[in-house]
Amino acid sequence: MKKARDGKPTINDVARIAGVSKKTVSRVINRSPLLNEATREKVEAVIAELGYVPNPQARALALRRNFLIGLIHDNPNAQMVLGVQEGILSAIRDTEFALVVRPVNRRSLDMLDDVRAFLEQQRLFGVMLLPPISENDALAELCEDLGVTYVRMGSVRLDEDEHMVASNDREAVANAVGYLVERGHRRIGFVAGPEGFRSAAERALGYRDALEQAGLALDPAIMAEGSYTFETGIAAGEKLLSASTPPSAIFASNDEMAAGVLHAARTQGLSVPEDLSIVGFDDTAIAAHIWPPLTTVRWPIQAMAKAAAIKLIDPAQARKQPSHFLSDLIERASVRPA
Amino acid sequence: MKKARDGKPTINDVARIAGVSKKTVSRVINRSPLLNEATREKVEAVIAELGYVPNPQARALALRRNFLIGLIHDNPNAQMVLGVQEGILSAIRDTEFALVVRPVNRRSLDMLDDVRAFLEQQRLFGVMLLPPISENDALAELCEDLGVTYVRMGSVRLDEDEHMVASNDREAVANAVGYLVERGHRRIGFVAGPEGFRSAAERALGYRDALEQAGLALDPAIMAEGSYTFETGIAAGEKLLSASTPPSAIFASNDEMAAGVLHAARTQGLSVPEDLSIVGFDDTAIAAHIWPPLTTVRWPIQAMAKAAAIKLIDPAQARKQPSHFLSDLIERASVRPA
DNA sequence: GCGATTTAGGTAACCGGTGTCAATCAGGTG
DNA sequence: CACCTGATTGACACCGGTTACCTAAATCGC
Repeated sequence: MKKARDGKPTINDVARIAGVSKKTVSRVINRSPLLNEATREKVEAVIAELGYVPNPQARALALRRNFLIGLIHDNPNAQMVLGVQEGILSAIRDTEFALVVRPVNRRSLDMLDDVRAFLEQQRLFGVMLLPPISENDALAELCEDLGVTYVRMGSVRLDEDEHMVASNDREAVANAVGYLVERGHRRIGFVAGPEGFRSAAERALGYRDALEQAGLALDPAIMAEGSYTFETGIAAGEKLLSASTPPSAIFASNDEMAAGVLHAARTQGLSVPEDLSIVGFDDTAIAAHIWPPLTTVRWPIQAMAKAAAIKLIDPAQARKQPSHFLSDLIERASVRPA
Repeated sequence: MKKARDGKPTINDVARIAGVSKKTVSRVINRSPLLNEATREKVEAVIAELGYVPNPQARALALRRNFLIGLIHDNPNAQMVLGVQEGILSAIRDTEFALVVRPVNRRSLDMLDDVRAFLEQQRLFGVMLLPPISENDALAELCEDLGVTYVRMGSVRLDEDEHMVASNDREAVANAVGYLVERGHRRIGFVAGPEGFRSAAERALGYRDALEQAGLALDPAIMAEGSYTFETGIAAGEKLLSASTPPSAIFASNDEMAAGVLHAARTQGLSVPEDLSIVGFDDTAIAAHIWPPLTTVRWPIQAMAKAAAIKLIDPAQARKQPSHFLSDLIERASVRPA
C-alpha cells in the first residue's frame, strides 16, 4: 500500500499518503500561492519521505511543452561547441531544462529536412543555432514555421534581438589590426576566412577599417584566403611571405590558419615574432600551445551562450540579456614592434 | 473539422479522418503485423497528408520509457567529447533517440548528488559515462540503483562487457615505446599522467612493459608526472632534460604534455626531432598543428562511442558490438632514429 | 454445416501530470 | 441569524499515446 508496484512514486502515491487530492500535490510542486501553509508542509514532508520527483514526460504532455533545448551545430571547432554547451548548461543549471545536441552536416543537401525531422520528432522547447549554420536564414524560418523558438549565435546582428546573440567580429579585428599599427607595423598581411561565411566577411571588413583608419592602402599581394584550416593557413602564409615586399605582420582570421602561417614562416627561415608578428582569432587551445604562444582575439563564447539560453527559456529575463558582446585581445608572444 | 485547433495533428485526428480507431493508427505506427494491408495503406495516406508525427512525450508516458540517452562527462579534452558526441549520433541517426549532454564537475563534492538529481529528474533511457568520471564505480552503482542502463568508456576493462567499451592504453603505449626502441632509442623518458586517473596508470604500465621487453631498466631520473596540461608538460620536460644523462626520446602520456615537452626542449636549445624524439597520446588537434607535427597514438573514439551507444539502445545488436578497441600509432615528424 | 480458431479492429482504462470549475469552510456584515 | 466573500481544496476531464481485453467476421477441420 505504501507505493505502487516497482516504479518510482507518482503524484498519486503522494496524494494518497498525504491524504489530499493529486491536484493539491500539483499545487505544491508548482509553488501555487493559494495554498494553506500547513497543507504545503504536510505534502512536502511526504514528498521528501518518498523521494518523489515529478515525471517530466507526463508534465510535458499535460503542459503541451517540454523542457528540452536543442543545440544545432555544424562546427569544425570543438572548443567552441563545448564552450557553448557549458554556457548553456550554466544557464539551465537548477532548472528542469536539459540540453539536447544535434550535429548536422552543413553541406548535405537534405540538411534542412534533417533538421525539420529532428524538430518535428522531438518537439523541443527551443533551439540554439551555432555559426556557421546560424547564418542560414532558411533554418530560422523553419523554426518559426514549426513554432520552435530559436536563438542564433553569430558574428554580427543576424536577426531581431530576441532571436540573436552576436559578437562584433568586425570591430574586434579592427582593434587587433590597430594593435599592430600601434606597434609600428605598416605592412600588415591578412588571411581571410572562406567565402560564404559571414564571420569571414566581417573579419575582412574589420581589417579594411583598420587600414583605412591608419591611412594604409589595401594591397592584394599581402592578402589571401583560406578555409579556416591549418593547411590553407600554410598556403596563405607562403603566398604572403613571397610577396615582393613581404609583410612585417600578419593577421589570420582564425587560430588554425595563424598556426599555418607560423609554420610557413618557420619553413622559410623566419623567426616569430622577431621577423614576423602574427595575430590569430578565436583563442582556441592551439593558440596557447604553439611556440611562440599566439596573440589572438577571444570572444566570450560561454557568456554569449548563456545569454542566448536565457533568452530562450526565461522570458522575464530575456529582455535584460545583452545581444551584443565584445571580444578581447589576448596578448601573448607572437607580436613584436616593427 | 479537418484538425483540432492550432497544434499539430494528433493520433485522434488521423483516426477520425481515416475512419478507424486510434488503436488502429497506433498499430500502423508501430508496424503491427496483424493488420490488413488495405487499412494500413489508407491510414498511411492520411498520416502523410496531415504530416502527422507521433508526440514523443505522450509515447514516453504510455511506454514508461523515453528515448533520450545521456552523455555524462567531465572532460578537459573538447575534441574527445565532440568525437564521442558524433559517434553516438551516428548510432542513433534514423532512430527516435536523441542525445542529452550533461557536463559535471568531477572535483565537486556533490557531483554524485548532482548526477542523481539529473537522472531522477530526466528519467533518461540510458547514459554513457566518459573518462575520467567513467572510472568512478559509485557512479555506475548509482545508475544501477536508479534503473538507468549505462555504458562506460575507458582505457581498460572497467565493467562487464555489457556496460563497457574500452581502448587498451597499456598495449598502445607499449607499442609506441617499442616503436622508439626499434628506432634505436635506449634512453627513453616518460611523462606520466596524474595519479588517480586509470588511463594514466595504464599508460605507465605500458611504458614499463615496453622497457622490460627491450631489456631496459627503469630510471626515475627520466620519469616525471604531469596533470595532462601543457604547463605541467613543460615542467616535466625540464626535469627530464636536465637529468645527468638526458633521454634521446620522451613519451608523454597525452598530447598537451608532449607539446609542453617540445616547448621545454626548444627553450633549452634542443631541436626536435634531431636532438630529441617525442611521442604523444590522443591525437588531438594540437598534435597536427605544432611544429614538428607530433607522432602520437590515436584511439578510435568515434567507433568506440558508436559501439557504446548501440549497446545502450539496441539489445539485439548489443552482444555483437566489440568491447575492446585497438589504438593506432600515427607517424608524423617528431621521431627520428637515435 | 457447425463449433473452433484465426484475423482485424474496436473499447475502455491507464500512463502521471495539469486546467477548469464547483464545493466547502471560515470569518465578516447588516 | 441569513447572506456574502475570499481562501482552500477536490472532482473530473484531458493531454496523446499504449496495453489489455473483447467482439465480430472469416477461415478451417471434419
